[in-house]
Amino acid sequence: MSTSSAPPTRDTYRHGDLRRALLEAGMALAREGGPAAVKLREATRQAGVAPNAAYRHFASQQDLLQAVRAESLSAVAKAMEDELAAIPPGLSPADHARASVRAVGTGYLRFAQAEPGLFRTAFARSDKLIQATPEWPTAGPGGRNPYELLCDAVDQLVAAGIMPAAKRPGAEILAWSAVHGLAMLVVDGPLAAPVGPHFQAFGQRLLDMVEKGL
Amino acid sequence: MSTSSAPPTRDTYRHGDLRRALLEAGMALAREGGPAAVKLREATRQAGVAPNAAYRHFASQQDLLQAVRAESLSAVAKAMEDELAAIPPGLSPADHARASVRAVGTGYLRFAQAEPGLFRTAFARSDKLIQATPEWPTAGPGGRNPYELLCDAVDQLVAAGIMPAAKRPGAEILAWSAVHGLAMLVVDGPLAAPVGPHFQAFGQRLLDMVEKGL
DNA sequence: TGTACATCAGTGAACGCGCGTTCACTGATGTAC
DNA sequence: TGTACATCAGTGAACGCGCGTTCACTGATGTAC
Repeated sequence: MSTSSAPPTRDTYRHGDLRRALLEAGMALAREGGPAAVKLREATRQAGVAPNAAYRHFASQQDLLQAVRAESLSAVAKAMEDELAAIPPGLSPADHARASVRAVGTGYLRFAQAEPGLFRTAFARSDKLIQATPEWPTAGPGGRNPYELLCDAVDQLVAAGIMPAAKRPGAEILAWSAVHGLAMLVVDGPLAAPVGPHFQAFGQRLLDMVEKGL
Repeated sequence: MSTSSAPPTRDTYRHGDLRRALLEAGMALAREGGPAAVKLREATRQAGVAPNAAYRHFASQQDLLQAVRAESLSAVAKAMEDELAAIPPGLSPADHARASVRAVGTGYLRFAQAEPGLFRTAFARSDKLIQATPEWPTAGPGGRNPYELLCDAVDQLVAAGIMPAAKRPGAEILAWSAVHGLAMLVVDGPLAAPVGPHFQAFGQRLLDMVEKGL
């Protein structure tokens, strides 16, 4: 075998799929150290390529970071979809609606716990313009991004008659806030040590609160 | 006048109170750019002093950052105390308890909006060990830090008979999560543009949800 | 009250580091004739 | 089917930058005699 391991040596001059390799290196960096760890030079190093080779595929370091952010958001959507798919069939519309909101929240929290670096990257302040990322898709396999999945679930509450339509506007913001706050405090903040071990339990209590309070 | 303005020229060899000057420069940097902006060199520049002079007063850049973080937390506590002090006297214990929880939450949100950089610094992940900051006091003028103020308020809910004692343990985590999440999403995240203008209104709705859901 | 001296706050210069980015280039690929 | 050539992915070297930190130093202060 001529191709060996750690810094993946090539035997061809061309890389093959450097764009994907850089993106995957960027994801690995974000996974380890959050958004601040996504460095162009380090990504090229991991891809076994000269630093400036990156500029064939990304306009700048910011551009790579945007791509990593978008892929992280896709992964959040995927985690939500997985929870939604686990809802047992045959529920009443009201129960299904409630279960959907819980599933979206649970997926969010599970992702935050499983992939804290990607989670922080997905929702980090973008130092420059926060784009609605027109070129970088943020949706999961089902074609909807995390925010859309949440809105769909909250919409079901109204459709099922659990939530008065008058309270609907902005309700998703309240639910998102609760779950996001817990995730941030535990994954990336001062509650890591005390609450970390009981993260899932607190998550469920938090979702109870949201359900009752919405 | 020999002492002029912007980079504050001294006419004495000694600075006078460099420690405080560096801390204030650090606060100014955090105010502008959050925790990542707290740089030793930049702080000394603002204080009109050689870069290494900082090491007479802070062991390292991390040490300065800890000090800035602690002072930011004190400021959060102060904002909460201000809201608590505005509670009208003569309320029933139940109403006072509810008003206290709201006041703590409102103070938190107001601070996040008024001082986003300091807010982010106060609750940022500390890259190295998260200390309970034994040497850096995080309390407000009243002597209690933000977390303690929140716990006090939630305790009142139990004392006033609004919250069953069985639900008390960890309840402050749920309340904190909700408020923290909204603050982060709006101040430092993707909801800045859409929700920013209605921040206070959403804050009150969120506190309604917490009150009902707890 | 005046002088000698220890203390220690701030200086000046330098270090090594890793970053993002630009330049002119080289060499493999795939297409046109 | 074979050759000439345009394309463009990746190279090698270098840039300027700002950072945190260390070194041996200088000079004002305040205390001891």
